[in-house]
Amino acid sequence: MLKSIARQDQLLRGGASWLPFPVRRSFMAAAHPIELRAREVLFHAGDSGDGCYMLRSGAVKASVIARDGQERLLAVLGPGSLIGELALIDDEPRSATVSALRPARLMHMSKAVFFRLADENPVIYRLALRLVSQRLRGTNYWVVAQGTVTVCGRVAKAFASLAKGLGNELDDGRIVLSHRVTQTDIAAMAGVARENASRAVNELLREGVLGRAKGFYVIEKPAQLFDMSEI
Amino acid sequence: MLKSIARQDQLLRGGASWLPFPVRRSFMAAAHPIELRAREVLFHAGDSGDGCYMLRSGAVKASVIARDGQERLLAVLGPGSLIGELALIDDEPRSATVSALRPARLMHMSKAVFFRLADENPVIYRLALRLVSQRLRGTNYWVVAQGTVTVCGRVAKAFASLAKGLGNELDDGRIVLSHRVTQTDIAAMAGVARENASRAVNELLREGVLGRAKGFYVIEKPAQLFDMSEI
DNA sequence: AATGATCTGTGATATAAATCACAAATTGAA
DNA sequence: TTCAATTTGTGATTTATATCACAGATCATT
Repeated sequence: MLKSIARQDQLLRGGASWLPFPVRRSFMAAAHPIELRAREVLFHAGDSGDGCYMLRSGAVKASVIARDGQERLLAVLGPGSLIGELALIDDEPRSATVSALRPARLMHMSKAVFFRLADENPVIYRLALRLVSQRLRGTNYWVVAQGTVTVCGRVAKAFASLAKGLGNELDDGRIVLSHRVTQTDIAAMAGVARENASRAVNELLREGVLGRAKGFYVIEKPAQLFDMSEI
Repeated sequence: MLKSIARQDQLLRGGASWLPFPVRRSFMAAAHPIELRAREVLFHAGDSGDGCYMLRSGAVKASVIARDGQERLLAVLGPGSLIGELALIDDEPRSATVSALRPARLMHMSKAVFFRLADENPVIYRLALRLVSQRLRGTNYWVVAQGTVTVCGRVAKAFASLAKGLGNELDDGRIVLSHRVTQTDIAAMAGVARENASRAVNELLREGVLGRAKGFYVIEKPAQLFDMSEI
């Protein structure tokens, strides 16, 4: 039995904030800025890519298109997130397509610079390892959840994931998603049909776990939501 | 569309062999040996764990037990595999239970020693990063496959995964699994019901993609099998 | 404010996969 | 070799989810 995702969530938060300040400074100095318009693609799955990106503002999604044309969302990411670190590390093609959900500003760092910085500053290696490990933990959860959890649980899990990437915690503990998310997106994250995502969302709304304020979803009871998405 | 898993497979092979010899030597010198009897558990999910292990001989499985008691196999690993690297890196509890499928010999390395060695030899960081990244790529595939691929494809994927962990490639390109695997195991890897795994396996046998030699499965047409498990 | 485009909700139906219920085959231990 | 335990195979049935077919709501743009 695995432990609470709430704990895991907490650890995954923070994005860039975990970078010690001096390291972050040299990181920024060595990287250069990129701007994306809404819907613009940063890179496609299969591209050979150099380096990684850090999201400074805006929101992006990482997705893959399956054989049958179905799009599956792997993550929705907010400011502070590191993007494209896999290809940076293992020289393989990009494993997913990343595109902007709304206008976004990023920093790009080339592979050569990354490894130069990291060799000077092994703490960067440790941080990168930690980041990738946590992502791996996350996808391991997904793999298991996928097979054992029902549609409603998977939708709850999608919201937990969205909260991680886009969530703004209010004083009273509720979490507002800082971006309009459609049920099609939720379905693509949960790996279920759009119509069934709709039914599940309504069930969560009815139960009061979830709320909706003028198009923006609000997680009213985070603890309960996280619990529902547990495997 | 993602690229051939065959390629990915090739990259994931090799286990410990990728360690440069001097590094490997100091690694071995700093680690100490452990023996497991068949079915013995190395660690349980949720344990707080120190350090990581390298499998020298035998075979182990990594699994998680879901809420409802269902066991889900994440991987079956053969000699050369690194085990328990997540908890090593991020200080979180073990994310899966690892147990021996047959008698196994491992080397254990404590966290302190690992980081001391790695700080002396940053190439170790690079190798660890690469390893974790490749595992992450693999589970990303699974997440997508899970939602888009049919039972037979998921079973094919399970065999592809087994081939990676336990496969012995023959001169003619066929791959023999060096361990007796039950259909229950295959079902637990594919995330499907045992009965349906049975039906899928028979379909693969009928198509000649798979063979069975006195209880051991043989992948007769690896290319075709890998293709079937593509997302 | 009008209007086309996109989302959302919800019944009815179809379908893949799980579950149930066994019998047959295989394995492994005495 | 025998016999219990495990594994495998396969039909029948049930169930969860996808799919289809829309109508209504909401959103963005002029």
